[in-house]
Amino acid sequence: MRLATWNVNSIRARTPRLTAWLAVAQPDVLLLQETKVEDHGFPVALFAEHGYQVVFHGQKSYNGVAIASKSPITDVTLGIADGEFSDDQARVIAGTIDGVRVASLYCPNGQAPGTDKYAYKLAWFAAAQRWLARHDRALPIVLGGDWNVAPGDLDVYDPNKWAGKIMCSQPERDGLAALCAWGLDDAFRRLNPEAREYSWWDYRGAWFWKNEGLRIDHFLVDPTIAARMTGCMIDRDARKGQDASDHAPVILTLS
DNA sequence: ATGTCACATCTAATGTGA
Repeated sequence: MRLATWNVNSIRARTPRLTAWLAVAQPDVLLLQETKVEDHGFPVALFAEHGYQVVFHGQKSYNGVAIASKSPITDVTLGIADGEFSDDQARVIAGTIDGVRVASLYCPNGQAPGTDKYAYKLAWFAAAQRWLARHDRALPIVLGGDWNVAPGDLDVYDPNKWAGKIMCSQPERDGLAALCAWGLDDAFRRLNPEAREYSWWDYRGAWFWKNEGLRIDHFLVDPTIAARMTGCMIDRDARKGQDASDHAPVILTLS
């Protein structure tokens, strides 16, 4: 089973690139973030033409997540709401595929420490922890998505410049670590302990040309899935050229 | 270099989010 996660930064703007990539990469499962389209406008045919069924959870202008799969998707759920967190933004969709619980997540960006958006990001992480705690461990689980957090300094092109900044601040890293404390591992880092690779490069300032990026897109896997991992790579080529997303896909291969 | 994209809106240049 090969799974990919990709923040496409608008599925409508990315249609030509996404179509070309799908034809070549052919993952069994594709998790999408920032689709930026309401459900009635989601391009179902694009996926059907490549042999995928697709489930999606979108809203106008911002956010939006989806899961495309060659195998059937069952037990689809939307969001991470509970009594403490209303979750009115379309950031999470989950489904079961071939006996594996799979979720596509788009964590809030958080703008900057000290802002309302930053507080929302930390509250979202707390809600995500409670949501995960409700998951039945008997069902293997993979969480893939744009977490908007670089877990460690190896995931940042200039750690000193970014110390304490958004996506690198300690409370955000603690939020991601607390989620993983349930029993999840960062697939890429587990398989590539020394690799300095990034998954996102800001459009501004030719970051990609200079390879100034952050690794913020992650697959988090439980022990059952971790035991099946044979590879995890970042498809940097998908970030090259015209009309690319600012994120590259991450691909996880399971035996 | 607050340098680029994508979306939305009183369809044209501006605000917003990233």
